[in-house]
Amino acid sequence: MSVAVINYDQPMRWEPDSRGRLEQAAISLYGERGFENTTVAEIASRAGLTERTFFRHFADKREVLFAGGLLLQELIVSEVSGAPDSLPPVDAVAVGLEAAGAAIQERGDYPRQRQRMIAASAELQERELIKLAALAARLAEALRERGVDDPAASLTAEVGIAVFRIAVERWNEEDEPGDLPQLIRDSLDQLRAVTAGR
Amino acid sequence: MSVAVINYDQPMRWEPDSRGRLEQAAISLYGERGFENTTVAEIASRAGLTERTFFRHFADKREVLFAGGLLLQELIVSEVSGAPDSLPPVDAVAVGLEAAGAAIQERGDYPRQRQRMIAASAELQERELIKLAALAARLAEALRERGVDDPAASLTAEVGIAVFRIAVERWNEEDEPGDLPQLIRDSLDQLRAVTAGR
DNA sequence: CTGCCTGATGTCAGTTGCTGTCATCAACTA
DNA sequence: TAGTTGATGACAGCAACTGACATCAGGCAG
Repeated sequence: MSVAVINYDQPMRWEPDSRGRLEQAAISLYGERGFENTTVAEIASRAGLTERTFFRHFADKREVLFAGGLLLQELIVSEVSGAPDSLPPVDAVAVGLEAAGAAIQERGDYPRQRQRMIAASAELQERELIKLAALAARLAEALRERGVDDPAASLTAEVGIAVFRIAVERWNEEDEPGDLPQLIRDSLDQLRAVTAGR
Repeated sequence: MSVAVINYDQPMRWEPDSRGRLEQAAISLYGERGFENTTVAEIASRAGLTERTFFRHFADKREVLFAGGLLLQELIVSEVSGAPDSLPPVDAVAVGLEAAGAAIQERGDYPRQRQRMIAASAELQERELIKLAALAARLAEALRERGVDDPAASLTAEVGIAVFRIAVERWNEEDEPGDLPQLIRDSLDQLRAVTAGR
């Protein structure tokens, strides 16, 4: 087994953390001129790399903004799996989503900037939606592992995501960022009120 | 006011219904080789037209499969708007979605083929999702016009779409196509059971 | 110490989706 | 009969992506 050694004195072949530099470059350019008005060549150039290298790190131009989503997904799923068995499915999902909300809030300004970028581009919205759909699928799986049967599991997951979406949307529209987990709880209550058969 | 006259004898400059021919060509090619493996040039060629003309009729390669969606959207919205005022929001939405389900069912095999194509391509799924999101937005608007306040309106619309998605998905997975409106009703009942906070 | 190997990057050529611009010309209109 | 219009073609060009091969610092085996 070998140990990674970082050499601080001798010149390396390349500057380190090219992926991180690409991410930074992309986000700042998207912020400056908008997503559609920046080319991958420009991103690569600002990062001191080539276009080809960009595509080695990110599947496509949009993916830069969604690379971090996996961690959030894992957080949510682990929270759902770890929730007490006594908790009904919707509430288990709520636990996961609130944890995600809290995590998002801790990241400062970036999530809201990012959300505004997405709102400004149909292409990015499409990507966001399919990521959320994937999350819903993972959520449904987690519910099935809790013993929830399948029509109910998918439905609960999908509806949970809908609640989450609306809460995040409202959170983004606020002038001053409010309490996201609280917004999620509120939305879920609203949902209950709305579906409660008359 | 002028009357459209169709000349059956004299040669026209172009074969009629180029848009329809493009649509047919695209759908059959997508079915034969899959969406990703067919180029717009091939579609245009099969339709006896040029690539440029394809893009005059359809905003992009995917849009061919979603062109008809507008009518369905209008159907749903008009059903919701026309539902008795006494009906609670969720049920008004249900009326619209069931009508859509019935309309889809009447179209024979095509909707299920189309759905299978979409399921086979991430790109198409993205488009599908954003179309459904647009539908949810229109639905929410229709609810607001019924006097439903906004957090509830968006939530109801979004959740209605989630129910619809799941029902259609299950319908597509069946060997023999079952009763879609019924599936929608069932899914909604499931939802009620699931959200009924104990 | 030497020489091979590996992995991250560069280079380059090519495909495809999509757009702008201008030309064409049958059918309609005045 | 002359002018206009609208659907199409022709063509050039950009940007997103992909495949194939070259490069070479750093690590590793001997």
